[in-house]
Amino acid sequence: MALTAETITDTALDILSRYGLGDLSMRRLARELEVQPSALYWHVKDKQSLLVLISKSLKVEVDAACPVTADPLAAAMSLREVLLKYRDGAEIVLLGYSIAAADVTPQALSSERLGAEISQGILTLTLGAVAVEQNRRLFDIDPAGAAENFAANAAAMLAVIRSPS
Amino acid sequence: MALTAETITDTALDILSRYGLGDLSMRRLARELEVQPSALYWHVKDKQSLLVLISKSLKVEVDAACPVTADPLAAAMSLREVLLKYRDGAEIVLLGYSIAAADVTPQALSSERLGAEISQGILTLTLGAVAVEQNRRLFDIDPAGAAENFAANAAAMLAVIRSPS
DNA sequence: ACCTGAACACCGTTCAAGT
DNA sequence: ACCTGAACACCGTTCAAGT
Repeated sequence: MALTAETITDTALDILSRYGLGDLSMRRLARELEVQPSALYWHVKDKQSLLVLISKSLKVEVDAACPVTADPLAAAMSLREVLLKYRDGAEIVLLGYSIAAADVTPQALSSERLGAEISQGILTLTLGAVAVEQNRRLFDIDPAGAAENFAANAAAMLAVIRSPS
Repeated sequence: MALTAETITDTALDILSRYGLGDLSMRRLARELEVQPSALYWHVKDKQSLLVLISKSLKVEVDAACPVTADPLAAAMSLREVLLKYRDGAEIVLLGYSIAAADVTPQALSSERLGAEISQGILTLTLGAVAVEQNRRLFDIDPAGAAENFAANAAAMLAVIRSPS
């Protein structure tokens, strides 16, 4: 496998879904790719920028499942599903969204569609809720009713759209 | 200063508000307290449990400013303020809330007062929004209108209380 | 252009041993 | 009971040197 930013990201995604963020080190990544750790730094600025690349990749995955015109609540649920696929997805995308919001926000939840305020609201709610949910799974705490709970709260926040103040 | 779980927590809080989570290592903490790193482990199980202690301490701080009967939106704003005081407060409390929700939730936002669903909704929204805001401050990205934005979204979610479905 | 090898400055945690 | 000292198994990142 030719070493590129893409192959590095893909391998990272693989480690992430299998073992989680705790096992995603630059050294571990290098071992998996059978290169020296330092080799990674020719293709990727640092670990943080790799996490942003990962965040962008998850956005693309959500977009593939959600057209621009998708119902915002359905889009938020899709985002949640994708975040859950990658063990610590929410924590990573929280970082990615902080640094490069526009590149990480799913098209169906963009500020162009929902307005900056609600777009940010639904993103931060989703990232916060799923981050907590993923932490709980990690510690074997039962995240009882997580999906329904999240759906209800997201719906409440989105209700403003159909009845603006 | 006698080494106890409390003095360790207080020193951690001090490092946190001055330098942030990146500088809060067990080794750094030990240096500040003028003991060997291993000494900390007699008083505290591990770093994670220290972060939970910190989270509980922030809850107490919010409770001191917000009576049980405080307006939920005002309480959420107070929580935000306290989280902002400690550079990476949101990230830490996100962890603490995941592990020990009841011990970390401010009394004015408890599930007893608001119901489990809304309590969790407002907590995860606050933690997500402030975590993003703190990351942005860290990277010198202007968190434009963060307070008003957050207030509007929190209000939308809390609006369900006065008009339940 | 792309990668290796070695180094630097760190981590969290454990545990025998001291007092 | 409480702490030291040393060790273990890691980190992210840089940089000269190789091809």
